Amino acid sequence: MTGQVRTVDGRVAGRRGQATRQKLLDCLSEMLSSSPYRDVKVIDVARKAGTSPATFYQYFPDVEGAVLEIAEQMAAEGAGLTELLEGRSWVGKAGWQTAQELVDGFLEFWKRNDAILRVVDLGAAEGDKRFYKLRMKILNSVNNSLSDAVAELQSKGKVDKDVNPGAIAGSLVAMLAAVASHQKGFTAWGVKQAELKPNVALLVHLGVTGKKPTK
Amino acid sequence: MTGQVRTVDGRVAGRRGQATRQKLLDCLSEMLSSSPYRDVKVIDVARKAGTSPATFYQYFPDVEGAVLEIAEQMAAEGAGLTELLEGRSWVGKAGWQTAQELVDGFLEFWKRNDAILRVVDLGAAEGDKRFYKLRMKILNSVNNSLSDAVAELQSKGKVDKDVNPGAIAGSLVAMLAAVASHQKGFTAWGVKQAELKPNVALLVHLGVTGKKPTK
DNA sequence: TCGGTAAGCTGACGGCATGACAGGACAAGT
DNA sequence: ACTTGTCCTGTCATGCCGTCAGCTTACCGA
Repeated sequence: MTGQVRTVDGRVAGRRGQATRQKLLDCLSEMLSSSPYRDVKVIDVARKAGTSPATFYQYFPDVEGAVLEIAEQMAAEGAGLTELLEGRSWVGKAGWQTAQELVDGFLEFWKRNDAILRVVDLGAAEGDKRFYKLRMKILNSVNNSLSDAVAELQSKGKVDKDVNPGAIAGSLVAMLAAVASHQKGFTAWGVKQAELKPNVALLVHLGVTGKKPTK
Repeated sequence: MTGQVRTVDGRVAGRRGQATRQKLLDCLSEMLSSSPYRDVKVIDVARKAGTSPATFYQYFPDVEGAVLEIAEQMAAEGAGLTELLEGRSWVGKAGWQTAQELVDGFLEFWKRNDAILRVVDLGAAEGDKRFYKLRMKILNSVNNSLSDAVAELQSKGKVDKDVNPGAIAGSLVAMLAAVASHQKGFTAWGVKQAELKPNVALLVHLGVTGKKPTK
């Protein structure tokens, strides 16, 4: 699938080249965590990586391009989120546990990658196709699983006919993402971390099944 | 509350000054709608406003500072969102209508101000206090109203004791904001605008009351 | 061992944005 | 007309951007 890694001017990158390339990505990643996106400069990233700006431009067209690269790497990891839902039940006590574990796993994933996800979210909101395709890629696993779960319950008559599984799943995923990236905002609102999770899980359960969980 | 409008170097702005200041803000606003936040340059804003960069720096410390100003103006307007919930009932058919109108009004508001809200969201996610205080200010009206509604239903025994009204309200508001700013993403996911709203309204209703709406 | 070739890196440069200042234009009152 | 304070801009030093030519390094086949 992934062809060879190439420089901007078309050369194939060897071992050493890939190393510096990766180092630049790592430094950019750190940079994004520590300073606002708008203020991240190529020269700072290069300095941090112990190299020169020119080297940066050899591997990436610009900062945005490098961010896309990082996000791409993360998207692969994000596919692992499917495990949170694969083969899980949404009925009875098991359903409540499924919801809880989904929230837990999702929030953890988001926290671990918050810096890049912030930027991806921004790019997507700004209407950049590359970014919202990436966002889709990251969220697809969870979204599809949720959508399937709703559709299945619907086919069994446990959920109203006029519910749109895709819309519900998408909204719930959007909620999870938003809650994850504004966790600090919640504490400022007087809601503690520990209290937040079960309540979000409750909302997820309600959304998927239409019923309160049996705990 | 708002003292006199002042320039960066402390002078009070007169009529003419306020006009150019406002013009700069308007142009910045437009700029934010048409190009990515990262690429908005002072010089472009100034050119668009038919003035020079130096003038911009007379009224604002930097782009961020000007954005905060715009957001502040919008926050005032955002307080009007309270009307969507003031004195509304969450019981029976009226409850369903309340949910629908809330979703409608909120999405409309967000769409109207999406460019600035995007930036505010980013700033808040990046942990900038000024931005997440502003975000709180904007969302407070809706958040508090929702929180009160849940708390009231709870006191009547219609909602479980272990529900945290603040957490529920915050999560729902976060969902609304996220859905609003990623509406395009939904259509890319095969969910149409028209289908989205009622499903989000359903989630809101479920979240607040714990029950399916009677339509 | 020894070129040859491609990969890898950087110094340097024109171009542009930033942010500061001093001075000129302008409006309003006297 | 003169004064005063507001308002705007030309200009400048600084620093980042993005590119290129050219140097160094690693690999490979003869």
